[in-house]
Amino acid sequence: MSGSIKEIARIAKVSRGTVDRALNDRPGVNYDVAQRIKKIAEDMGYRPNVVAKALASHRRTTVIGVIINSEGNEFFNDVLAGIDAARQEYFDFGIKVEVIKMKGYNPKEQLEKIAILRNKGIDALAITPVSDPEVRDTLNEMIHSDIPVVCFNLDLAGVDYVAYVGCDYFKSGQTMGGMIGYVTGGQAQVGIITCLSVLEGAQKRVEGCRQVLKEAYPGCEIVQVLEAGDDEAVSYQMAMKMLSEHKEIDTLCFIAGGVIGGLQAVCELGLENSLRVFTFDLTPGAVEGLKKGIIRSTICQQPFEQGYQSIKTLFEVLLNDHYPETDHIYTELNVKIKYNI
Amino acid sequence: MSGSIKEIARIAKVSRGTVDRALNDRPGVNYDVAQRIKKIAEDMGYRPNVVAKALASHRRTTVIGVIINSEGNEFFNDVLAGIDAARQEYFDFGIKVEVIKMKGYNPKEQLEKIAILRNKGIDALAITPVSDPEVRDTLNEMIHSDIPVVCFNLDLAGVDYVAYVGCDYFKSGQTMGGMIGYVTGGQAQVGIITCLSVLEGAQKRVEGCRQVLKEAYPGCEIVQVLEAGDDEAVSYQMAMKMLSEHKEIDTLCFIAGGVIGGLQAVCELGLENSLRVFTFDLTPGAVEGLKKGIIRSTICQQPFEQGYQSIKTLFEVLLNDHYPETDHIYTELNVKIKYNI
DNA sequence: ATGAAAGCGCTAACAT
DNA sequence: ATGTTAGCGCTTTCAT
Repeated sequence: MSGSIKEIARIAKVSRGTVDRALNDRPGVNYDVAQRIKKIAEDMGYRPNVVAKALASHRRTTVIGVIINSEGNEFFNDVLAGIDAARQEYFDFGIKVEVIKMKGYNPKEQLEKIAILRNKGIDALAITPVSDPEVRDTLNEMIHSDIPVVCFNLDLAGVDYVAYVGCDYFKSGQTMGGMIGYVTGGQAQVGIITCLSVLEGAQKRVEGCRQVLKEAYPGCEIVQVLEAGDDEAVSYQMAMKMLSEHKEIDTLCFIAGGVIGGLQAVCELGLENSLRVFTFDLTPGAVEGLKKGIIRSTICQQPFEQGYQSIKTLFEVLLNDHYPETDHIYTELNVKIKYNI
Repeated sequence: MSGSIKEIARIAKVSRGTVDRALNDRPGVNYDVAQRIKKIAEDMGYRPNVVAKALASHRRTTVIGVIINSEGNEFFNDVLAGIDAARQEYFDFGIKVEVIKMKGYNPKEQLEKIAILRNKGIDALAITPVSDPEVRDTLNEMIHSDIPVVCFNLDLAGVDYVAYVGCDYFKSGQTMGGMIGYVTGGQAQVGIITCLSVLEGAQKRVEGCRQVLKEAYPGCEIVQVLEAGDDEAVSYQMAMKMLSEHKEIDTLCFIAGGVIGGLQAVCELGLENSLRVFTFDLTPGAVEGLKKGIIRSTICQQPFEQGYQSIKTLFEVLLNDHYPETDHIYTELNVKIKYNI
C-alpha cells in the first residue's frame, strides 16, 4: 500500500514540505533532490491520499463552471440531475459548481455566458458547446490558460478539451434504423423531423439511420426530411405538413425535440394507431407516447451520466491531476420500448 | 452553508469533543447538553464534512465484504468491474473491499463463505444471495448485530437489507416479450431455455414474457420451456432437443446463461438465419450473436452499476449513516440490438 | 460528564 | 533551496 509523504521524507532525509513541492512540481526545489524524491515515491508505488489532499486545500474553494443549453428542453432535466448529484458528492471536497443555463444555440449568447464565468474566476468548465469557431477559439484560449474544459452532450471539433462526454450520434441514428427495420418488418415509408441542421449531432443521426435502412432494410425508404428546430409549435406544423402532403408515410422519426407537438399532429390526423413513430430520449412527451403505444421505441443516451461524469471528470483533473484514458467518453445508447421505461 | 463542529462548540459553549459525542450519539454526555447541541446543529443546518470524517477515522480501516456468484459466469465480469471501481474510489476513505467469488447457487457453500467473512470481521456485506431460508436467517442475524447488508443482482425476500440493487426481473421479461412482438410481427412459435427454476428471477422473466405475449401479441405462442441451469453444455443439449423435437419453433429465448452453447446448437442445425433468438445481458457470447445477426436483441440490466452502487450504498451507510430512499434500487433495463452494443 | 490535545495526510505560509 | 509549523474538520485518547 502506497505509503505517505511523511515516509518518503524520512527515507529521502528531507522535510515533508520538500517532498510535497517535489511531487507536485512546485517551484523552489533542487532538481536533483526532486528527482531523488520522485524516484523513491515511484519505487514505493506512492499514491497521494485524495481525501487528505482535499481537506488540506479546503481553504481555497475550487469552482467548476457549467454552461448548459437546458432552458426549454426537458431532455436536460436528467443531465442537470446528474450535475447536481456530483455537486453534492464533491461539496465536502471544497468544490463548488456554478451552473448557468441558456436557451437555444446562439453563439453570441454563449460567448457572453463564458465571459461571465471567466470574470468570476472558475477553475474548470463543463459546457454544451455551440458549433461556432469563435466559441471554439475562446474555449481553447481558456484551456491554454490552464482551465480544463469538458464538452458534454454536444461535441465540438478542434477544442483541446479534457474530454467529450456524450453519445455517439451516428451510432444512435444507426440504432434507430435498426429498430425501424425490426418494427416494420423491413417495409416502410419514412418521414423524418429533425432539428436545426446546424447541429452536427442531428445530421449524424439522420445519416446513421439512412445508412442502416439502405444497407439492411432496402424496403424502407426515406420519403422526406423536415426541420423543426427543437420547437414544439414548429414541430406540430411540420408534422401536419408532412403527413398531409405525403399520405404514403407510415413511419415517422423525430431526431430531437418537438415530440409533443409532433404527436399532437399525429393524433389530430387520426394516425395514432397506424403510424409507427420513433424518437430519441426519454422526455415526458416520449414517455407518454410510449405508454400509449404511439411511439414504438425511443433511443436514450444516459443524460444523468452525461451530467454526472462531466463533473466527475473535471473533479479528477482538478484534485487528482488524473486525465481520462480517452478524450471521448461515450455514454451508452439504450433502446427503450413500452415495457422497460 | 453547513458550519463546523468548532462553530457549534463555540455557540454551545462546550468543547468540540462534547459536540462530536452528542451528534454521534456516543456515550458520556449529559442528555440535556446533547439535546441543546443537537438543536443548534439542526438550526444551522449542520452537515458533517465527509472528507474530514474519513480522514479522522482513518486509523481503523473499515472492511466491506463481498460474496458474488461470479465464477464461470461472464455476466459478472462487469459487476466485478463496478465493484473494483468503487473500491478504488473509496480506498482513500479508509475502506477496504474484500471479494469472495463462488460458483453456482449452493446454499451450504454460501453459508461457508459468509462464515469466513464474519470471522475476519467485516463491517458491511454485499452479496448475491442464494434463495435459501438458512442464508436468509444468517443474513438477518448479521444485520441485527449491526452489519448492514446489500443484496445485489439477486433479491431475497425476508432479508432486512439496506437495499436490493438489481433489475426488476418481471419487467425484463415483459421487455423481452415486447421485443419478440416487434421483431416477429406478432406471429411466433416460441421456445424458451431458462436456468434453474430455483432462481426466482428466471421464473419472473418467463412470467413477464408470457404475460406480454398473451396480452399484446396473442399470435405468439410459447411452445416449450426447458431448463439448462446456466451451463453451456446442458444449454447446447436442451437447444438441440427442443429444436429437433419442435420444428415449428421459429423463436428462441435464453432467459439467462448458456447462450454460447445454445447458439452452437442453432448453428449446427442450420437455423442461424431463420430462427429469431433473444437473450438477456451482454456477455461475450451475446455480443457475437448480435453482431452475426443471430440474436435479434438482448436485454441488459446495468451490471457495472449493480456492482458500483452496491458498494457505494454501503459506503454511504458506513461513513455517512445515510440510507437510500428506497430499499429497492432498480438498475435500468436496456434493449441492445446489433447497432447499439 | 466534559475538556484538552494529538493526529489522520497533505498544503501553504512563514522561517531560515 | 529547504525546514518548520499551523491548520483543514473530525475522531479519539487521556486528563480532570
